[in-house]
Amino acid sequence: MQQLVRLLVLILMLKSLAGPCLRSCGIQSVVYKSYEIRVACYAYAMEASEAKIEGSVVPVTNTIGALEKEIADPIVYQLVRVDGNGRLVPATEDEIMVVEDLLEDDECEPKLVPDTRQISESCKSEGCLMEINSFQIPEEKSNVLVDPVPDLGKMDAPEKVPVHGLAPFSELSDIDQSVRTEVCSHSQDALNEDMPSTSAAGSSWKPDFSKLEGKICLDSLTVKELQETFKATFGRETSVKDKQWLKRRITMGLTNSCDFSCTSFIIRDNVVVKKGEERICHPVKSRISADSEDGVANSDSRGSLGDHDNRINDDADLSGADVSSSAFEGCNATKDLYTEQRTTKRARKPTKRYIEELSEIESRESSEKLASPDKISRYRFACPETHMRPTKNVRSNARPLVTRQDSLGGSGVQIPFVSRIRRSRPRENFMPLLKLQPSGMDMSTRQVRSAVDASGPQEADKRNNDLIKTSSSPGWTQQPLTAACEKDEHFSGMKIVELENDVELNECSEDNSDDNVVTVPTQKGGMRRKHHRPWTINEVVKLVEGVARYGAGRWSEIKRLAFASCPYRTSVDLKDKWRNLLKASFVQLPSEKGILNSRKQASVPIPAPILSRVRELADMQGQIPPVLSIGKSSGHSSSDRSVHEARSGFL
DNA sequence: TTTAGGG
DNA sequence: CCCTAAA
Repeated sequence: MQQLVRLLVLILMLKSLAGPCLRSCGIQSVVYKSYEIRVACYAYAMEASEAKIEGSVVPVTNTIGALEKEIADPIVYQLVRVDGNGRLVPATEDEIMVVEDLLEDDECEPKLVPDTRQISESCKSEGCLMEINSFQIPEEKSNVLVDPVPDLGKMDAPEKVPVHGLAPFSELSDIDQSVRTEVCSHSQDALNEDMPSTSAAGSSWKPDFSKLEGKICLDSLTVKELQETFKATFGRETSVKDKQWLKRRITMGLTNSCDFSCTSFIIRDNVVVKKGEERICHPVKSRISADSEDGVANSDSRGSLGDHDNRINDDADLSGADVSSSAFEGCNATKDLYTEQRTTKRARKPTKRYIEELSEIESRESSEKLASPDKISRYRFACPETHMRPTKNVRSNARPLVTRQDSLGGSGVQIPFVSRIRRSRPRENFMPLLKLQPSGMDMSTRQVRSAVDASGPQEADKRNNDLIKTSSSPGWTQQPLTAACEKDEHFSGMKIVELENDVELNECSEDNSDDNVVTVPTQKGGMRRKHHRPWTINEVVKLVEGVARYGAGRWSEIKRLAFASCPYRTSVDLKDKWRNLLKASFVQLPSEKGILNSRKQASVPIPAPILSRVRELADMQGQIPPVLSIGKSSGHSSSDRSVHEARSGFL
């Protein structure tokens, strides 16, 4: 039986930024290894008072009440896991890694399944009550049409269902391109909804949720009514006749729009219930004002972002309409992205690689003043607690923003910045950190530390050891680790094998001390040996004998026959070592004992006899370098070589 | 894939 | 030890 691991991507955001932010968030489920991982989006706002943060950190604070305040602050992505008790627990690094990978491969991964069902559950975390949208999905892929439909009969939606004239939209895949659920419609009648520029229906559609009142009992609706409801909800016409599907999609649209704490409704037992006052979701005008008043020159982050948002969303989606926005947009955006991921022709959710690369580019563009933008961009998200990043228009004193806007296919997509490096294990409890805003210095320090940890050999080795020796880590978190280490020759009991054999084989007996040898992932994804593994006398002897037996140049043969038990020595390594030995032999032969003499060398010198043998072999095989052979080939005796090259004569 | 050589 | 051209 598969262990169920639910992962939530926490998105902390302003309601004014909600739209583009959540747009980039998908709802997915995937089977990874033996775990089913479900990724959902969750959004909530932060306390305005705590939102004034300098630097790149934004606290994750409590939610619901803060929505009423005008917050102009960035967004933070947070990955948490919902444990069995419904509590939010920080996602471990491995979880984050997995999710990142999932998000990265969302388009080609066949197992990636868009979420189809959803339930709601409230989670308490650090005394912070949050409404979590928990998505559950069956194993089958894309069984949207047959998935059980939530009990819609009890659905109590405040919306009414207007029917909008809209050019026929054939593809159901586009349905929720723009989910428009105006829960707080009373105060937002004039709200303009995002419309993807790619919409065949044109960009002038605007949902009219002002007429949405009372309850909706989808069960009692006919197919046609459902289609109309669908259209009203999503702004698209649909030709789908499947009632279940329609109900489900509509419900999802409503749910996704409502079930965030930024709205006044939550979904409980498949029923939309009012959670707070409608005034919570009042329109936010900050963006407009910021945009119009401050314009491009606005250096305020809020203005910058608003500018950005408007540029993408409004320009693309709205035809000259006003630009009021609300948290709903953000909630809806979840749906948007979800759909986008399923559609092929539409704006696609950028892959992680794309995000990273663009992020770096933008980082350079926007923060040239920073000493090392590249580095910063890579380290910025090293800390799993908060992930923030300035957007393009940030000025020197601007507050950094967390996401950046990208126009993919014309529809604004807020792309979260993602760390390129793998983080070390995150804090067990990050909530306090998020609440108590750490200083920028603290943050950067921790980020750097994390970055170091990510590449540090000790850290990795420690983890490897843990992997081998103990099974104390929580079960599934080891899975990715193991997978990551699969290619390493030293894992998976390699040491044990060697310990058993090295005595009788008298080979590679120094393997016990190779603790610092570890493979580290390369940028290209390959594995690279991080630390130098000293050549032992044993290995050198084997090498020399191998050369004597098979001839220099037959490195593969030597490797296969003489170094079979030393998997870490590749043929290239043998070749390199031989090259060094060759060099050393000719250097040291003139004064063999000089080397052995008290020279303060860091490593043990290669015994002179070995070097002599090396030189002999080289001579036999015509490997004597011409530059050396001139002075030495005739007479094997003495010829002075510069001592500074004698380094190669050491192990 | 292996080899040779430069970095 | 890494990378890569060349075989």
